[in-house]
Amino acid sequence: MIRLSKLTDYAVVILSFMARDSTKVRAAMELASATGIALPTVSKILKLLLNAKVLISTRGAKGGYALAKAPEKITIASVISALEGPIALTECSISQQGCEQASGCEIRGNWGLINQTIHNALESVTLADMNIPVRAQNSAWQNEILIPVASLYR
Amino acid sequence: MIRLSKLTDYAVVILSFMARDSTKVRAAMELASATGIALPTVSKILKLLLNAKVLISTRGAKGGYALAKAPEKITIASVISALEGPIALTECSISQQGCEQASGCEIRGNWGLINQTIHNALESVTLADMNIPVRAQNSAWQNEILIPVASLYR
DNA sequence: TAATTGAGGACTATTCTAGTCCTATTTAAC
DNA sequence: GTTAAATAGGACTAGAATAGTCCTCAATTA
Repeated sequence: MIRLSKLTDYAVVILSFMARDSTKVRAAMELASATGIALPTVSKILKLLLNAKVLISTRGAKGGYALAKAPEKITIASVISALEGPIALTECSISQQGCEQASGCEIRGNWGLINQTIHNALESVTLADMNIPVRAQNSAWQNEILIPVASLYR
Repeated sequence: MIRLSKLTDYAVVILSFMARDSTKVRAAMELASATGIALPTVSKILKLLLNAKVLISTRGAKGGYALAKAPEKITIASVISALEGPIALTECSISQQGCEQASGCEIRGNWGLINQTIHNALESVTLADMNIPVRAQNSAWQNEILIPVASLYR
């Protein structure tokens, strides 16, 4: 399974909650009780999102966190990279240092295609999308997806 | 970063090597020295791929492993799920047990959209694609990608 | 029957992740 | 001005997951 860390999952939950009233400033404490996630953990996540400029913060009494942009402009890709760094499936796709395998390394570049596809997918979904209830959309939307990566070669 | 385990990465390297002469039967030992991956590790990976029916095996002297299908028919998705189980980003997307968060769980279904998109991306790339040298394709192919997940809602 | 090779599983060490906690800094309200 | 309410930033710990190794059994061929 391709894994996303729990923290990232929590982050999306927290942000989705914030997106419901997207201009409101909320204290870490408030977010913790609203989402059921422990305060220190929420705090840690908020700091990461702050560094990535997904959130803005106000210190002091009555301070708290708020979304830095409209929910429609916050992509899932940006949330993931805030918590986990660059989006890529393999080590080699990130670090430029050549890998040590004796052969098979021509493959590396091709991972890039896959990474890019996944990145595009995550870039196309925003926080605003996450709050919309799921409808009977599954059969329809699958057919609309069009990813001609492989077909480029043929 | 969305992570794929090292074993999965190795698996793709091994399979790509095998795909170059796709009907040949190769011993684990041979694959280990060809790829530079330690024999016990190669062995472990081959067993997983065998269970997932990506490979077929022959026991005994002159035995070894071979691809169960043509490289064009072995998708990256099938390789990943052979080594890591079902492809999904979050725990909840796999296990049906309701999550314990106090709120925010309407989100779950929406992860499904993202998971499906990624799955489709991985399904569209095969072993055969991985062996083709990377060309000056980046500018062109990015524009061809079309993932209207978000647009479905608008 | 001996040599070669896979099958299956147990086991260990290390790395990574999740989660907690402490102290300093900033701001608002009284 | 002082106190209380918040964030900022980092250090730290326990637990889980991963990578990797090893051992014994089964099957096939020469």
